[in-house]
Amino acid sequence: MLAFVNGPTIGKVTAETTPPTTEPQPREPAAVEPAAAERPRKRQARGERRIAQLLDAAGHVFAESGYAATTTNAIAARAGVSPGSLYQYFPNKDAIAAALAEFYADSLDELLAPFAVVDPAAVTLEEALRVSLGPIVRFHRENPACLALFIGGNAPGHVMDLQAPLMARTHARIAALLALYAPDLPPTRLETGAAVTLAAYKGVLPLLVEADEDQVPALTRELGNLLLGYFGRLLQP
Amino acid sequence: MLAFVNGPTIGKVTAETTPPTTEPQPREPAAVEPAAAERPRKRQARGERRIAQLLDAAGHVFAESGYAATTTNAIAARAGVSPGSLYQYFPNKDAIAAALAEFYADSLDELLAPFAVVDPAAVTLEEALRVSLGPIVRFHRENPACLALFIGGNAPGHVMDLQAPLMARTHARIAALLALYAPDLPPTRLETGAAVTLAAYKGVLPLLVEADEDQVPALTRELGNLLLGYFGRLLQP
DNA sequence: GGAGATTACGAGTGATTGCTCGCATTCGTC
DNA sequence: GACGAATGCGAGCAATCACTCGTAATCTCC
Repeated sequence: MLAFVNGPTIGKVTAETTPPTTEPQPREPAAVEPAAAERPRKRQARGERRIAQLLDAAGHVFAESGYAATTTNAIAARAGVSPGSLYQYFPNKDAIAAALAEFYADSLDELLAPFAVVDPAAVTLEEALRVSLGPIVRFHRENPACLALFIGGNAPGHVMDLQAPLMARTHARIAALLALYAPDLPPTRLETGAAVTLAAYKGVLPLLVEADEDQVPALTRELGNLLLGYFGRLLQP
Repeated sequence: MLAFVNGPTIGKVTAETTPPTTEPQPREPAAVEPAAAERPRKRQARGERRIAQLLDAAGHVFAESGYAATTTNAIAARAGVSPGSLYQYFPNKDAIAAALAEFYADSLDELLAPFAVVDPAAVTLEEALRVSLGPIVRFHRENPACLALFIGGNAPGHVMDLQAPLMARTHARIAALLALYAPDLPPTRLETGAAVTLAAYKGVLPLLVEADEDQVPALTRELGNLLLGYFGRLLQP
């Protein structure tokens, strides 16, 4: 189900999601192995599998109930594991959501990357959208917890730490794309336009995630139409 | 602040928001009293004022923290009232949200009503939107808890009971409007189009609620552009 | 096969929170 | 002013839930 259960991402899942308590020291070294504090904690294959099970279960439960209503015991039960085992791999509930969110943010960055290298002379906006929207939609349908954590506003601190920059990057990407295809647009309007585009896009995604499979192509096309229609209006009057 | 603190709506606030648990069988006839159950419970002016205070406070706290993270004690404290007093007027936390939601749903129904009587021969879609969007935006900015309860997905049962029909009515209104201005649109596409329109609209509203006051006119105009651009695309190809 | 680490368990703990209860105060009405 | 009803209080109850701890099974590597 969850595509990421096997992958290099998993390795650093528990690396340093710990501190809800602030750490006065250099607050960066997620995977850096800073000085001497963190023992590498050799993980057995069984442990890696458990982490994957737990994250997969968490994805399902978060998607069904949202972050706040999800209990750690429910995640453990769904993964077929005792609560104590869950806390062997994650320091707290936040860390579970943060591990998922990190994977989601990385995946979305990758899925949105194509927009950065579009050549307006060779490719129309319509073509670029038609190509890129499909995979994005598929990703969200395969990982519904992504919307549950990122869109459903009141996420915990560590998730917001990932979501806010992701949104900022996406906004910047849209703004850059707009600037490329509409060089004459005043900067103020470009910013506003990017914000509205992003908001509308985020609004329609839940529709696509909840829809029946056979409606997805039509809905994806309509999402493209929505964005293209707005872009058209941004250029003309 | 909250416009509804004085109004006829308040009267039935506590009328029957009680049962979260479904009662299929006459499980315990102790409290049955079927016909003559409801004593009118004469309310003093002081009580009405307290209800208004409590709902106003609840609106603020819900908007700030969302439903789940809001504690009844926080609402009571913000209203300058003890927890016990709160529970004199509302049977439980759900009922507070439901009372707010009922007012919100009624208000939105009223604000969306103009779309039902539009004459496509006399008024363009653009004009209709320009006129109606302003008040809707203003309402949401004055009542941010409306979005917090209705958009932020995981609301309690009684709120959903009001939200789902409201969304259905809004969807139907959009579909009717589309059918009016685009009589040739196939029914399937019309439904999809209405759903996408509603989703995009819901997506952009939070942007308008959080924006600075001076950006509101421009953003409102862009929301109109978004919808009009999509409508244009629905008609042409 | 044995030492040491990792994995697994699940009842229990402490904090939070929705909500209650007994009692005091104020209001409306005569 | 007196009586009942409505209002008001806030300590405390009961349930939930994130998280811990002591202990036992299982793995890795020699």
